[in-house]
Amino acid sequence: MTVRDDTGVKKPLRADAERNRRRIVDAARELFASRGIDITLDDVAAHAKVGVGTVYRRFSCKEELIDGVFEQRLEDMLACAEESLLVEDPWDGLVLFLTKLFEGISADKGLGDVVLGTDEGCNGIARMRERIDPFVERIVTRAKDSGRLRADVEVNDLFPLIGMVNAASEFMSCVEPANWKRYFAIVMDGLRADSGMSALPGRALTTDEITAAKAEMHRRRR
Amino acid sequence: MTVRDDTGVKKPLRADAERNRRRIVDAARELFASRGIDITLDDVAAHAKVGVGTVYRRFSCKEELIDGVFEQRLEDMLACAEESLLVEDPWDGLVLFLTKLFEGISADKGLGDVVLGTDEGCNGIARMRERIDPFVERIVTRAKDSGRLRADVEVNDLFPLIGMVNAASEFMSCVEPANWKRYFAIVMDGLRADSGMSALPGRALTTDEITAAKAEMHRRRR
DNA sequence: GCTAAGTGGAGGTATGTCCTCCGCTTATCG
DNA sequence: CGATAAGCGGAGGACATACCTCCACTTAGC
Repeated sequence: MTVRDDTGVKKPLRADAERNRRRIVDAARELFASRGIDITLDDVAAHAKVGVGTVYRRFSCKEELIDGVFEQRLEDMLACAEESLLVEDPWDGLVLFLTKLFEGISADKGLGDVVLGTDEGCNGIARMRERIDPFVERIVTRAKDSGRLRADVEVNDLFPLIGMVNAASEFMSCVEPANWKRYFAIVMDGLRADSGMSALPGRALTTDEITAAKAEMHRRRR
Repeated sequence: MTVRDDTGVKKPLRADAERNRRRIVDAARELFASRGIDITLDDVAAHAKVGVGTVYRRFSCKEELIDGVFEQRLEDMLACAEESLLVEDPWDGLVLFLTKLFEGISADKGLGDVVLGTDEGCNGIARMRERIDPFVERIVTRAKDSGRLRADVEVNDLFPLIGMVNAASEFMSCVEPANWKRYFAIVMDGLRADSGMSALPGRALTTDEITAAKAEMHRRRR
């Protein structure tokens, strides 16, 4: 890790400082996983057993820490999306992708927060999302074209659907953490082409509407 | 409305006080509907255009106000549950009940909070829930027995499922409030007996586990 | 052993919720 | 009408978080 001084030149951290930075990131990773993204840098400091000042010196805001911790996780997700496109059966590809996603979320509450939340301030995450989205689009359209995913579902339906299963997952996490599979199965059964007795009512939101709804959610949560 | 003095005898409120009490309840109803149950009594006071003192004199805690506002709404829900049992087709009865529920929730965020939250401190609501539950149980088992609701679903699956659709509803409420129907439709399609390609994984939580999970949710939310 | 880099954590600022208190107003009744 | 108890408003105290800064002290590294 390096620090940018005022000339813009990078300068290596002193060994002990680098060690502390590691501990902070590790502590943050653990805390994000168990308690989600809404933890304070003070919490992280306590968990890493360093002073708050040390945390703030290294990470000027929580967003930097989030970027640092989750960029890799999203990189994994991207790889998984690519992989899912290679699965012969497009439906199985979709199921694989979503299954991996929920396995990740169920093991790491922070990942759910990142995937479903806004990424204002988190440039790394925003960039990763932009790279992942096209793959998701292809996973969904491929499944639709194959005739196994019902034709009246849109890519943008995926976001609320993920949010729904995430809600169930979160609800049960403290009692039966793997049970999201049950509600995921119900939703997937409802998404099969042969499920729909009649066309879906309403419409998928536009991408802009999803962004707006996310922002509104975020605003309310505080 | 009456007040209980220290001898336990009820005493009528002065006319202006009774008028104010009405305004407070009305204000609370509106605020609960638009912003959910997590509002402060100070908010209610401002919205009712009375001083905070007046609110606290009448309602010693928020729970009393919640009871006052939502007991009637749950009474309606009970009536709807009874009605749903009279529908000839048991599946249609289930759909009717849930549709009415979500229509209510979508018009009144507070109702969602009440239905899905704990009711510690809200005795009126707890009592109503106890009266409603047996009807819900009968609605579900009847639908299962009819062979239209998949056999591997349990009554206790309903709670997380309601939470899921509620999550979608809440997410989109500010953009397209009636769009919960879309995701409700997907879930219902997944619940049809002819939907399941294979048995559902996992298990329904026990009633105690649901209570525990609700409590944990509640604890975290703060 | 000197010095710049790094540290800890007390404590200031800001925000928000809950609730009380008391000087003032007003309904009600004789 | 005038007396009086009931009711009112809302400033502000008590408390809880969250965020972040500052500086006296410690330590790595030459």
